[in-house]
Amino acid sequence: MPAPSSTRRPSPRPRTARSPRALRQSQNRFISIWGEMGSSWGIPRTMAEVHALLYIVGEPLNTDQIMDRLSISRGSASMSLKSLHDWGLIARAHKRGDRKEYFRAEQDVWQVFRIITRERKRREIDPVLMALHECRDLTGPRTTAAVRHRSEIEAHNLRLDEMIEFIGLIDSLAEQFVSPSGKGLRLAVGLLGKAV
Amino acid sequence: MPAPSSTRRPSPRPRTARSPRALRQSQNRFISIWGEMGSSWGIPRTMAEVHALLYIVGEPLNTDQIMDRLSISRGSASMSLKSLHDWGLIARAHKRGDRKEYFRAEQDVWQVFRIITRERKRREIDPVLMALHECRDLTGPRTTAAVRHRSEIEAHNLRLDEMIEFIGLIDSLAEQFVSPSGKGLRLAVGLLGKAV
DNA sequence: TGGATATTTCAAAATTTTCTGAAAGTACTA
DNA sequence: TAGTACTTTCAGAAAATTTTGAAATATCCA
Repeated sequence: MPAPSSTRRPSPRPRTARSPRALRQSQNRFISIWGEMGSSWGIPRTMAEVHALLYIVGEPLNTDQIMDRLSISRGSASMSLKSLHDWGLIARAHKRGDRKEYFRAEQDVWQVFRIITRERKRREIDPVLMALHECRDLTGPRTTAAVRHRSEIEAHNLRLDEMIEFIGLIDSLAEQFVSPSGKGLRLAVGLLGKAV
Repeated sequence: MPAPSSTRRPSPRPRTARSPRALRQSQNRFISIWGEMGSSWGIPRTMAEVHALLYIVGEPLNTDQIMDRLSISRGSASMSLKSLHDWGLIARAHKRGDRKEYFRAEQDVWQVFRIITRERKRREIDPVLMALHECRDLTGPRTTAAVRHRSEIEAHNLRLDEMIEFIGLIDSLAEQFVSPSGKGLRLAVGLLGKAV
């Protein structure tokens, strides 16, 4: 018989299975660290914590287990899970004879960071690059500036061009890393390692 | 005679010198883009905008000019300038016969990103790495786990170790980039370019 | 040193972001 | 098709972050 469904359970005895104390502590610590890191990265703390929990526990959990373990509301859990699923960091899973939905985190660390990079590139780098190009076009080669402003505008364009070039570089690095093989960054890393 | 000092000036006619319309528009656009980008990066929008203004204008400005151009308060300008100075992204400058302090932005784009990387590494990566090591120690080799938990803990440790390894890698990449010559990333970039 | 200008600080206000929880929605089962 | 279990949504509440602006502080010059 399932526990009475409610929005926030009183958690009479939350843990699913007894784990050694040290393991539990280490998991909790990891969850805090990851939550902290996420929020300095612009990812909501709770979303990062849900991800951390699923990653570090290694096996699928359902929404109630997540709510209990992290002391968060059902709405918050649902929204975080949705975002994580949209990103591709977690997958749905099911258990026989249990109608609840379970969630399992991607376990390959490289893949995890590839996904995060893909998402951040898409949301943060690409739009900036596009906007910078539009911005650059405002003072494009066909400028009608009076002669006395010519060099001022040229200096401005130079500054913009350098910025665009650099961010373009970062963008293509990210693209390399994100691409299926992900060969690019591995290669770079190997070489850099030797260069140290 | 200087304008009457006040906390927020009514800006009777703010601009210092007339610039062609397109230049001004392009500057404004750049400032918005950079502010947006900064805030998706965890850098206060206003701080990023002040930096963008100083970078794109290319010459030193004083606090009043910055306040007027960005429509921000004196306190906000002062705090942003302090942070930017702490980071090393701007330097103080002075003009003959003017008691006001002027600020000039670093103009080398690579150096700008090196500074930003250094700061973010220091504030975001290094503490995470240290915390992860502490976390890992909680279930270190000398674990007293009962036999039936042994493999559970080993799996946990594996997950932590992979995460630590990856973040350590990012950390050393950042270190390479930040280091005086900054040779590392340039090299990597060159090689990646060929690898595409 | 005194008076003026310039800068910094910080408590409170404004804004932005995130979370809650009850209601609405969906899907399964009998 | 009705009833139950489960999930999602979203308006409002709460929390976190950022900005303001006036007072305090520092600096300059005669």
